[in-house]
Amino acid sequence: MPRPTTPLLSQAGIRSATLEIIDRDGLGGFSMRKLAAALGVSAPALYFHYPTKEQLLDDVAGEIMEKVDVSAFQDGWREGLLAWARSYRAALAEHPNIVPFLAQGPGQRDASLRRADAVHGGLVAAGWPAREATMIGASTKYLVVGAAMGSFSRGFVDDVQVYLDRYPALGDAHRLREHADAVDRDSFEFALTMFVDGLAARLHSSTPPRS
Amino acid sequence: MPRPTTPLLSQAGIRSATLEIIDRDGLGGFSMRKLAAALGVSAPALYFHYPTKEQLLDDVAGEIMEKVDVSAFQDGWREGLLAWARSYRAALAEHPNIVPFLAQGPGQRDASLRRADAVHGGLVAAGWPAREATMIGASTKYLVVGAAMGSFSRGFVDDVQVYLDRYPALGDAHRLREHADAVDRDSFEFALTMFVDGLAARLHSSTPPRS
DNA sequence: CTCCTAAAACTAACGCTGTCAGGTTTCACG
DNA sequence: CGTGAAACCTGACAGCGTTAGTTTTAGGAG
Repeated sequence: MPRPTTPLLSQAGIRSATLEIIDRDGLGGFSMRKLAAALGVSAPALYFHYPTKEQLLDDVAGEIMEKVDVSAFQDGWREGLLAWARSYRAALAEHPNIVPFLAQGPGQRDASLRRADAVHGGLVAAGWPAREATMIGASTKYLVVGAAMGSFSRGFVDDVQVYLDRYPALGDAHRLREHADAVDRDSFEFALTMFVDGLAARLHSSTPPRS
Repeated sequence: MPRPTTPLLSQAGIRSATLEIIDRDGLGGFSMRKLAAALGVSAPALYFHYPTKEQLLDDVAGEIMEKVDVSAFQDGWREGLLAWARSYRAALAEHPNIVPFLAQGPGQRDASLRRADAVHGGLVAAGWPAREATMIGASTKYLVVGAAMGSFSRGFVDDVQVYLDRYPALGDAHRLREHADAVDRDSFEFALTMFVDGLAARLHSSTPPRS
């Protein structure tokens, strides 16, 4: 039955179904045909609303990036940076399966660029030289993406004995599984704190920012 | 002509051809059929030597991890950590296309675990509490993987005007393309320095390590 | 109210993918 | 000298992203 009375599909609906599948089945478990089936529609119907799978994923990624908050730079570079990094990480942690795509994607995504712009502007306004602001932005992104990607603790395996036998220094690695999420969150927070502390030390030892 | 006098394939040969293709054509541009063609062989022949594409990539990833150096912890945790992080990053930067796979892969890879073990051991031996050692290891991995993944500068686009018009604070982003590699290297080095500085400050402010 | 175009779905199909089954030749060993 | 495993082959299957062509309906123009 072609051309139904009321449209079966919408871009927003497609995106949300996409994210649902990716969250559940992983990036590799997502296919246009599966998506179409979930929406009660034939696969080619999707191509009326999205020209390509890549474009669709790009849009979904953009939607996720929209949740990243860069508004806190008005309270100081430290607050702005911390708030940005945390909301960035939180946004990715909510949908870890799409991170490999999202992180690789081109820097053309408007949502990403607007935020990069805001971060850079916030840092420069706080007294950081442009070159350093660029590197701070990049470094923070490294941290967030790295944390969202490998997710250190998820990389471990359930079988405890594997570790105990062969890697003595990882003796308590078996605890990682239990508190996997907590370890990840703590490690990220730890890395972020160390990084920002290092930044603060550098800033105070040379050019102080105009408050 | 089945069963040739001298074998056409070897695991090492397959791995090196795999890496060559991935370096040239990207992870998505790699297929078993293309690999087989490059080796002058039919695709199913590969399955005699590797049970699965995933297993093959896993092995290639392991080979890359073998190049990571964790021997410098004998010279102190700082030296060890820096040397580890740098050689880790260098190993990934040599084959950026495989990073998304490598970073996601399970923590079962022996090469990875041996190194994680050495890092953890080195940090603890230098006086870091076990819990902190875990987080330092994770943090450093975040940094390395994040840097190798998104590769901040590669995310930008050639068309300068895109940025100038719409993202004023990214005004000199057009320079990123030219010095892309340098920016990435500098940013990673910057992040690493800030992080280690932060670590040093934390260590000195509480429990000093036994030298 | 009718006609026409464009929208939004359909089925069929192409070339690609990872992988399996079954066949064929050659090597290594008892 | 025979036999079984090793190492290749061709052919095939299901699933992938995507295109072509068809069909029905909605919405606007005369």
